[in-house]
Amino acid sequence: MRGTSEVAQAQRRKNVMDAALGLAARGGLQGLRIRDVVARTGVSSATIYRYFASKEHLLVAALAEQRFALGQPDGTPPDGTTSAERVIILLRRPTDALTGAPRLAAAMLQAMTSGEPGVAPLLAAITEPLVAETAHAIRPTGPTPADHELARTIQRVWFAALVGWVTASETADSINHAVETAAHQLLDPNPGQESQSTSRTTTAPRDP
Amino acid sequence: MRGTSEVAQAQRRKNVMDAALGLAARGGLQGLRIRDVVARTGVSSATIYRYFASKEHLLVAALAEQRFALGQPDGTPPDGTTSAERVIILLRRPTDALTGAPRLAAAMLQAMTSGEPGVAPLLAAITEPLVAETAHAIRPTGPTPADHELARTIQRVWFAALVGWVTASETADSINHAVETAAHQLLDPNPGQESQSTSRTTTAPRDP
DNA sequence: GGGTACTATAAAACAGGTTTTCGAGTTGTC
DNA sequence: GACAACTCGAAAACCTGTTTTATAGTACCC
Repeated sequence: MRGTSEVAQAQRRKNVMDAALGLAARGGLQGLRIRDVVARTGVSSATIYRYFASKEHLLVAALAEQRFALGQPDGTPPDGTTSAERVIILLRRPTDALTGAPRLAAAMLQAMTSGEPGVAPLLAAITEPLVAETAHAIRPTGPTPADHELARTIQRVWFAALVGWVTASETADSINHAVETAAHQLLDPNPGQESQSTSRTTTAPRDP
Repeated sequence: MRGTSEVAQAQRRKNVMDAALGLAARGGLQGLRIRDVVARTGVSSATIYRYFASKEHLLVAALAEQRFALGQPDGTPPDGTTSAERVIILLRRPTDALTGAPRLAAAMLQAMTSGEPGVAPLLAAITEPLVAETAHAIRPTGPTPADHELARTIQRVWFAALVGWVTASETADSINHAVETAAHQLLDPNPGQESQSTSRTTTAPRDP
């Protein structure tokens, strides 16, 4: 590389991403102002835009790089006797991480759905590991393709619940409720009894 | 009302919303420029902002007012022998409506997740009727509370699939795939045989 | 008809993201 | 050391959403 040192460049990059995370954590996507990033890091806006295509891209890149959404995926297989339980336990951690930093979570979701240039390639990096872990939680002995499909469906429910929480200002608890409901619906072999806080009600045959 | 006629006001409002829809259909949320709305309608920006809190609010209001996302909910109960089939058929119509107008669909989803002032109250108006119809498709004889929960889960899957389509530039077919998969996972009583185009694979007991 | 209370318009102003321009540094090569 | 190729920073410019200000217009009430 010519013109500057690679380490200095990496350092600048990291400083910019750190500042972005800090600002977004305080004020959401709105509070993440490029001017402030410039002020905090001494990196000029022209340079920032050489690294990142948009401020959304900057934020998502920062999140992807520190695996924020995953809430430290320590790889420990969650305990729990049923797949539903394990899935619920697994997702509780990232859910708490997100609801614990509401502005950052909102900023992240807005950035992810903004359609801004640069974000699309990073989405898989954030989403896919969690899908894989979910599949593993469903069947610790080695998930089948069908388990992966189930995991993906659960991920979608989780994502939609997060969006609902951010936009429609639902309670953070509604996320867990949505995940628990879906996990039971998808994974419980024989419904009929109350379990967890899920509002599972009387069941009747669905196809008369 | 004082200062202006109610009908003139309603006319202005409608013109603005129509212009917004037209512009968003051509160029997405980016292509919906307030300046252009002003140029097309002769309504000043100050007036537009008296009616709508933000351009996202304007778009969502326009969509909500014409029930766009529902693809004309003619209320006809979908035919199909199983609940899964009926749900799949029901959602195909709005999915086609959205994928048929990709820029507008993208704009709609971005606006819905933007967190801008004004949009939140309108979301339910767009979402809830479709949930109700889905529940009705699950059990035409009168959905139970559990059916409503299933419908809501399916809605979440559908929504997440739409977002994935818009952001990660997946193929439009992936939306139908996601819905079909989820419908079978959630509603098919006895899995094991291939049906539809779903990639349902070999099944093994999940809780050893 | 005249006053009152609105509402709409036009134009300017403001804000923040993004781009451009230009001058200066920094690195690699000879 | 000198040149080439590249990167960075500072400042201005640009674009577009949003707000403000001043002015004009319209409906209701008397």
